[in-house]
Amino acid sequence: MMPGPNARLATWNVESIRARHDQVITWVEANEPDVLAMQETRCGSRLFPRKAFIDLGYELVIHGGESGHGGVAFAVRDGGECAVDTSVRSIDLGIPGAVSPLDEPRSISITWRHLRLHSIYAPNGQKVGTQAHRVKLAWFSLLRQWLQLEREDHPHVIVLGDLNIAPMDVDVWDPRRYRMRNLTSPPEREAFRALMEDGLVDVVRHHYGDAAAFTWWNRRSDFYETDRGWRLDHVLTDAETASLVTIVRVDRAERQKPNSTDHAPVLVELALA
DNA sequence: ATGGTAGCTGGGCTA
Repeated sequence: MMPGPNARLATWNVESIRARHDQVITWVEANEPDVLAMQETRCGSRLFPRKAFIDLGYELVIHGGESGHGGVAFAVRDGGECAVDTSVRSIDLGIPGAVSPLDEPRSISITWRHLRLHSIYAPNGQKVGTQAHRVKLAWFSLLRQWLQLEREDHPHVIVLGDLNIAPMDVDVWDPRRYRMRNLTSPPEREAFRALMEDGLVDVVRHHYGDAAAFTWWNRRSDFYETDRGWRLDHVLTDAETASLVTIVRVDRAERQKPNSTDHAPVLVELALA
């Protein structure tokens, strides 16, 4: 339980923590992340299955409603008696001041060690041209402002989550077919690029180079079996933190398990002093 | 451009 110089952080859209409890706990036991950001937990703290996380030494921060969709959480490993303070501080559930329809439970922000961490679940957007798609773009505008404001107080930041945007052509199995569609449309990619312009680094893309790193495969039909995927789950950091990243792994083997969530977890390791 | 499935709910929405 001693956090060494290396920190392991992961993000995973679990698509209902109640339905995926055993898969997630098994993965956590095997990979021992210091921090796991979860999305699409689909329940609030009342129904969240906490026990196995607590028994493994994790503290939970939960933000979810009773609507049965959305929802995010953090599981943070207890640092025990070590000298480094690994407590969770300054918790923000959602984006402060957000009003309907931008106030759904889609983010948690915490301070951990010297880092400001965000677990983010962006609106899906459904289809270009719909109200849901316009809400998605408005939500990204709000997220950008929130992250800008946060960085004034916390220069070291890691955004972990399902942003529901495949930012580049290499991030979609058939880029020409999907260029003008939900998850890949120009205004969505512009919203993603705006976060980069604010100084965030796409560390998964950086480490995979030009190779595909899909994190989501539609569960309908044989999209996984035929590797027709999208890269929707992201880890974005400030430049200095990006320089500390030693390992990036999309654990796509999780996706092929029976009754799996439709997303693969993404794991990063940082060399922290 | 479409269809295909899954979870939460108790019909239809979200994804």
